[in-house]
Amino acid sequence: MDMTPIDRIRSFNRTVTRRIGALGDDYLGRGRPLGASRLLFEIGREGANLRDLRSRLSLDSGYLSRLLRSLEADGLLALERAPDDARARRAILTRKGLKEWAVLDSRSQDLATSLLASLGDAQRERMIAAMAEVERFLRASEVEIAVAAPDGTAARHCLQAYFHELQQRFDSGFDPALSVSAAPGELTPPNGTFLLARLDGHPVGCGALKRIGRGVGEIKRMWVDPTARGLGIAQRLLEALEGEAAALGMRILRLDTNRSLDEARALYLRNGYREIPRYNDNPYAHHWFEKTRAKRAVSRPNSAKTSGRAGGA
Amino acid sequence: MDMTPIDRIRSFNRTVTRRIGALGDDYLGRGRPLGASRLLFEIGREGANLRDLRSRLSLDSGYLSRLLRSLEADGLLALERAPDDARARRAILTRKGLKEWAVLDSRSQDLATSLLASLGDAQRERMIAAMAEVERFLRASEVEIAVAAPDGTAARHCLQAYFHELQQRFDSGFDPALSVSAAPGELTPPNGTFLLARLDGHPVGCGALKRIGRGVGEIKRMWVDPTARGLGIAQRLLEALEGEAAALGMRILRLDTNRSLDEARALYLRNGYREIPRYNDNPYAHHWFEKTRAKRAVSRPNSAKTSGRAGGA
DNA sequence: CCATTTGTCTGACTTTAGTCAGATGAATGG
DNA sequence: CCATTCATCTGACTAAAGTCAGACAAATGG
Repeated sequence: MDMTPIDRIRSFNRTVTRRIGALGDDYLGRGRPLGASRLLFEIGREGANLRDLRSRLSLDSGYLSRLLRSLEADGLLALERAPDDARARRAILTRKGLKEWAVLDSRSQDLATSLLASLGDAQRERMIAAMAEVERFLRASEVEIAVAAPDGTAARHCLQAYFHELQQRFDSGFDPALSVSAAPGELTPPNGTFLLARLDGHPVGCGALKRIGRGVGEIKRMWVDPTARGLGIAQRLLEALEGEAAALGMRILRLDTNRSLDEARALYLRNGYREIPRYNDNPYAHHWFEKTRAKRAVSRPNSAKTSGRAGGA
Repeated sequence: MDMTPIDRIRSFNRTVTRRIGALGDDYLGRGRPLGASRLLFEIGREGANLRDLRSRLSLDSGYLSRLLRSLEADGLLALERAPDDARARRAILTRKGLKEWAVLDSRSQDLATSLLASLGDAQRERMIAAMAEVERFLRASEVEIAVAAPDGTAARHCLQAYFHELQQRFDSGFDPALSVSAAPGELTPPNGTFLLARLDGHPVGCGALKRIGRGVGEIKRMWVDPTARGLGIAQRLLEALEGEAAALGMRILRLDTNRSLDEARALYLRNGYREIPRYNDNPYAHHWFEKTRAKRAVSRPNSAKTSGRAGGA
């Protein structure tokens, strides 16, 4: 019974879609087409803007329009202009629609309940814990890392959270002004980069690169939202930063860190960073690390992989 | 972040169907309608009987017939008479069909791979483990317990496995002939019952009840397939047996068990069985238990949550 | 051998789902 | 104010999914 991870996922996939997907589809329904029920459910108690509905359910605008019409004809919802933008519209459930929504909601509860029904307490607990874990990791695999403006809204959000956390964790508190600089200009090419990790569009982590010498970069502002830790996001950010560093011609990467940040230290050590003597005057730093990029050991001409352009497609 | 189990499941449901369901649907596809691809995939390398396909994918026979026709027209499969039953037919993939199947198969691998792609080794391992666990429990909730003929095929399969296991586990080996009798006639109403636990139609456990006196029943043949242990099936069987016992007018339940069967002993103790002196001459027994049904007692109301099989679809 | 049941097919449908090319009116950025 | 862009709606489609009532031949159970 030893399965590869791939097999395991495929099997999981089958079981889950059969057990949940199948039920899930017809616990909705209620006489009206599935699409309409899903839409009704998605609108929710507070109502929703059509634009959001369109993107959340990825519906064609014409199709959405028609579905809404049919629900409207059944007296389940009303469409009104959005308060701020007269082009946009907003769907609100009527009293009848809310009732219908409640039915759908309770059905979805029944589905969940039926999964629990046949398990004992101990089993339930374990299943719930395992589900939470799977969900967490599935979400982790949705995290996207990309270059972003270090002074954008999302970036500022992360940095603020980052500073706030340092303040909490450092024995001495933390004042960005006393720390080593990392102004937006220093974190944009060609001087550096700023990377953001996003989940569902929301920022959940960041990391930056700042040039501090010829071929030497410094890693700064590494932070992951507490709710998203343990998912390997920091690792991915670090790898991405190293990639960016290479692109910016930095062969040596340095960084400093505070003694209270154990996870960070572990991360760097795990990734081949060696502790070195103090290289800056950051008052908050207790450890300094450095890593030199390997000399692309195989720059021999017969590594034709890159230039070869063998068979296409 | 404290969610009730129900919320947890619903959230899991959403995440998984969005992440896997959505991808899953279009990794198939390949130019032909989803239904046809699914069918092709389901037929598999060994081919399949139409009847099985119909039930596995729950398709209307007319619809299935049409889908098969279109795949046949594309030269992907051939239909042949089933060897044993000239009414039945069997779908077999042609060489071209197998090729197409392989493509679908590899796509489904890609899907799995993409879920792993962004995780580190440690995370992967944990996710896979959690998936295995969730899957296990989901399957557990598919187990159905029902009365069955003690001399049916499925029952004989279980009993054989049961005897075989006892033979392995008892220090003394095990010979059914030396043990206390439990002939089919003793395990059918009004003398007793035989319950089977099935998963996907396959037997995975059993338990029986035999009348041994006025208002006194004996629990026998409790067994759960090793691959399905830890899912609470024995617990459910026991509860179901107690229900049957009540229906058969047995107020006292007894049973014996061998010293090597620790899990069994734990199960009975957990369920309110008290150890009593030897009440039979079973040479394989070391412990004897008894439980008297409460007189419609006001046992704590919160024990009512067992296998309620809550609000069905 | 005959009445039934079983497994599959066929034809004639209806519903859902999904797409596309405009039309319309409101914002938006000079 | 004007050209664009945006958000939505409409009409005219097509394709896919699903349903139903027979028809037919093979098996099954007396």
